[in-house]
Amino acid sequence: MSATAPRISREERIAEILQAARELFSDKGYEQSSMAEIAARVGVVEGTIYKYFESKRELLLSVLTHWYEGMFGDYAEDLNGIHGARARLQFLIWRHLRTLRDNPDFCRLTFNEFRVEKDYHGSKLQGLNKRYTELLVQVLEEGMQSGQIRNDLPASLLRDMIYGGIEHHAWPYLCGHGKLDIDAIAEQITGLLWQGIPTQNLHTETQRLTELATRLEQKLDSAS
Amino acid sequence: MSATAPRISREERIAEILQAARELFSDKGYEQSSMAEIAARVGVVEGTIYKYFESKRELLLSVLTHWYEGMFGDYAEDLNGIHGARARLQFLIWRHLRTLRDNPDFCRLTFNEFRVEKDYHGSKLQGLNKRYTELLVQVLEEGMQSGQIRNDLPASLLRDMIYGGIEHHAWPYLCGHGKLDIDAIAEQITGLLWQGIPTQNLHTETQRLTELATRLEQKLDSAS
DNA sequence: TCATTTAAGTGAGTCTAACTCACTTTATAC
DNA sequence: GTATAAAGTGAGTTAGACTCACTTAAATGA
Repeated sequence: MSATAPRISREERIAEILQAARELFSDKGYEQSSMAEIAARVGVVEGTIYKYFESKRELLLSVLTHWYEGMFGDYAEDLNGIHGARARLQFLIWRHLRTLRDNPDFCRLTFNEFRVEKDYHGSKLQGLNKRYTELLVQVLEEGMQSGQIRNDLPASLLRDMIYGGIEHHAWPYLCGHGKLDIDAIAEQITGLLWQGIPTQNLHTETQRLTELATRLEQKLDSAS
Repeated sequence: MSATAPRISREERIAEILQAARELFSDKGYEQSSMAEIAARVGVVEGTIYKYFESKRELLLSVLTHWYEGMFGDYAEDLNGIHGARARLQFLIWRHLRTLRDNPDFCRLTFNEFRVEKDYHGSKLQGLNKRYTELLVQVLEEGMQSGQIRNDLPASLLRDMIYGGIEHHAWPYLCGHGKLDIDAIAEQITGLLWQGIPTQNLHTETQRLTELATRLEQKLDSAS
C-alpha cells in the first residue's frame, strides 16, 4: 500500500523540503508546524528529512537563510542610481517596507524566530542580517562624511531606530491587522529623521542669520 | 517516601508558582523550561500546577502580566514633576531604558514571547502594554497641542520609532553582550528626535531669514 | 547484462514534556 | 466527630521531535 517516494537527487529533494517547510512555517508558524506534516507535503516520510537536516531548528534556519540570500538581489545596484543622502536613505526605508508588505507571513516568521538567542548569535543568518543592515550604515556614514548628516550620533543607533521602528510599526500589518501604506510611511520616517540628521543646526543657523541681519541693519542706520 | 507538600492557601500557592516560573523562564527561556522543573522548585507535583493554570502558556502570560502590573508603579506620578515636552520625552525614554537595564533577562523573555500573535492580540497583556505606551503618546500629543512638537506626523509612528528603536538597540545587551549606557542613549535618542520634532522647520526658517537679510542688503546698497 | 556499490527512502520505535483524571488526604464547618 | 470542600498526587495519555537498522532503486563497472 505505502507507495515509496520517487528517488530524486539530493539537491532536488532539499529544495522540495525547503519549499514545503517555508510554506508551512509561514502559514502556521514554527511551533505549530510539525515535521510530519512537512514530510507529508513533500511526499516522503519523516526520517527522510533528517537525512538532510539535523533538526527542525536547522531546517528553519536554512529556510530563513535561503530566503535572505535571494532577497538581497539588486539592493546595492538600485542604490547606485540614487544620489544624495536623503534620497538614498528614503529608498532603503521604502525598500525595506516593500519587502515587509510583500511577504508579511514570511517576515513575521523571521522576526519571531530571529532573535532566539541560542542559535542566532554567530550564525550564518546573523551574518546575512548584518550585511543587509550594513548597507544603511554605509549610506549614513557617507552622508556624515559628505557633511549632509550630523556626525555626533553613532550610525548604529540610527540604524537601530530605523529598523526597530519600522519593525514595530509594521507588526500589526504582519499579523493581518490593517494596511501598510509604504510610500506614506517611508516619507514620514525620512521626514522625521531628516530634520534630526542634518549637520546644520537650527539654533546656529538662526543665530548666523540673525547676526547677519543685525549687521546689515546697523550699516543701514549709519548710512542714513 | 514521597513527602506530600504542605497545604497552603490557593493565593499563596499561586504566588509561589508564579515566582518559580518567573525565575526559570527568565533564566532559561520559555521553551527550555519545563513544567516538571517549575513544580519541583515549588515542591509540588506537575498536576498541582494545572490546578491553578490551564497551560504552560497561560502561566507565562500570568507571569508577564503580574510583572507588568508591578512595573507601572509611579511612572505617571514621576512624570507630573517634569515640565516641557523635551524633558518629559527624555524621561520616558530614560525610564524605559532603565527598566531594560535592570531586568535584562525578564525583558528578553517579554520581547521574545510578547508578539506570538495567537494569544497576544486582545489579551490582558496587550491591554497593559497599550496602557504603558499610551503614556508616551500622551506626552507627544500634549507637546503637539502646546506647539512644542510638530503635528504633521502621527504620534503612533513616533511611539513605534522610539520603542522599536530602543528594543533593537538594547537587544545585544539583553542577550548578555555589551553594556547599556542609559544616560548617553536617552540623550542621543532625544537629541535625534528633538531636531525632528519641533514645530519650527529649519529650512523655512533659514529661508525666511535669508530673504530678510537680502532685502536689507538691497536697501543698504541703494541708499549708499 | 549482471553483480556490486552507493545513497535515497522507510517505518517502527524511543524519548521527552505537556497535559489529564480518578483518586487520596488534609483542613475546616457544623 | 462526621461531612464536605479543596489541595495535592502520580500514573497515565498523547503529540511530536528525533534515531536507526533496514530496504530498495539507481548508478557503476566488468
